Amino acid sequence: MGERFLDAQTAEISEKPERKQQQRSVVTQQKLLDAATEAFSESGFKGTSTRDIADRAGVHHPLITYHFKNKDQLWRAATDRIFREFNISLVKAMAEIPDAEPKAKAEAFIRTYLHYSRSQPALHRIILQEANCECDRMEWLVDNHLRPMFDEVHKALTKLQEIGVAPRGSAAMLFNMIRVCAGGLIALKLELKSTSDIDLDCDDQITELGDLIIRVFFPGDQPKLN
Amino acid sequence: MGERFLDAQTAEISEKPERKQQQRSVVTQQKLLDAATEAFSESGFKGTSTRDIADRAGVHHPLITYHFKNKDQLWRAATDRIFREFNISLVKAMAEIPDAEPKAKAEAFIRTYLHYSRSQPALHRIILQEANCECDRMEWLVDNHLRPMFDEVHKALTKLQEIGVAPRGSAAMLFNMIRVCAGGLIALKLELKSTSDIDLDCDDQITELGDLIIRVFFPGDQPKLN
DNA sequence: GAAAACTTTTCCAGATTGGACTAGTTCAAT
DNA sequence: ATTGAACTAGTCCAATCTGGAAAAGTTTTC
Repeated sequence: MGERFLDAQTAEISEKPERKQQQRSVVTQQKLLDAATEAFSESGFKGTSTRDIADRAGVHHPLITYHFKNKDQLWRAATDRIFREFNISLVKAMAEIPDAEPKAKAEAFIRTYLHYSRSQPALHRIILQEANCECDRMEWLVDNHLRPMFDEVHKALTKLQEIGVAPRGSAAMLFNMIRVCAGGLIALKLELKSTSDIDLDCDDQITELGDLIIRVFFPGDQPKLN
Repeated sequence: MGERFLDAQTAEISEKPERKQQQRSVVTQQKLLDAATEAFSESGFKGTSTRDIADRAGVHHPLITYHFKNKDQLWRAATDRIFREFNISLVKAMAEIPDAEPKAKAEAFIRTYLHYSRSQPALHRIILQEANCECDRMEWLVDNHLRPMFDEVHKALTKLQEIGVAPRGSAAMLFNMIRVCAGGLIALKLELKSTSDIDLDCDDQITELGDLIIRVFFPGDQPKLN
């Protein structure tokens, strides 16, 4: 029996990797992860049934049990993938900016966050869905992804405050303000289309939002008054 | 049979208001509205069952059918109450500020939004829950509450930009950024407690957040550099 | 060709879903 | 105080969803 479930956290080494995983199973898992990500971020964990997910993925529902053991593990695997993927984009983007330019690094962070969120709004939505109650999933999310990211960015932001680029005040609050201005607005994109004539599916407007966030939150060290 | 359901939108006059509503039914309705608000904002419309709501309210679940016809109407009634209540707070707060002080008006808006959101986080959470799909409820919310508010605030914000208090750029984006910095952060308060040591249930921190939002978004016209 | 990896199909028993219905209780108006 | 409407309690329903099991089929690896 297929006892090799995707373990989101630790890549445990099986004692006997007798046969390699087949390509079609990778495809099935990807389809399920995509569908799960979409469904969970739309309707939350409780509001999503495993049949919903299987239907979206165009796959028979017992395959969830086969590949992911249960709904909870599927949620973890889907969420983990999103955050890992984002982290990879982020690391790559940051690597291109020299450490000597902290403001450019902040800008890169914001633009990466915006672009990734646009292609994958679940990045912010999943957090919002789980932030409503103190459950195991929230705890897992905080420990595995949110706190590590926060710690990293918090340091960088404090530095920006010291050199007068970022406004004074609680760096923690500032970071979270920036975060919701990017991810939170994208999570609301359907509403913004109706109320505010803002289309965050459109490249220009994403760029404009990025510009605005940077100008508002990092007013220091700008080339004159524009 | 009790055919007088709460009509959220238009207070239609019944032909024969023969008997007045009994006090106990008002209590039941309030309990149900409170419970519904909480449940819907936590788990979304789909993720909330009428039994959940009735249990939270400490009431038998068929009373939902009796008082509100169905789950959908209950959602509308609960949401409508929140937005109306907020609007009342807002109008009251704004009335105290003279029109000649637009920046003070903006500050009052932000602080009112923050304080109301703290006592009733559903104000923002309900929007987030419904912003994930184009459904009737979102449309209703936009038409009845969100667009009217947006139009109002948009005008005021444009004015603030003209006098150099608010930053240049899309007023629509700016407004929504401010909105998520207030409501969106409060919606994330459980997460912020874990990741960032921010406790938005605490008066001081709400005030601090308000100060920060005002300082970041309305940097103009300040007393010197402090 | 054999066995493992994977998929399909079909079940299950228990719980939950929104909602309908009746019978009973409480209350306001007369 | 009695009458009938307003309200509540308690039961029931058909439909669906739940995690999970099992058996039989197909594809891939060895």
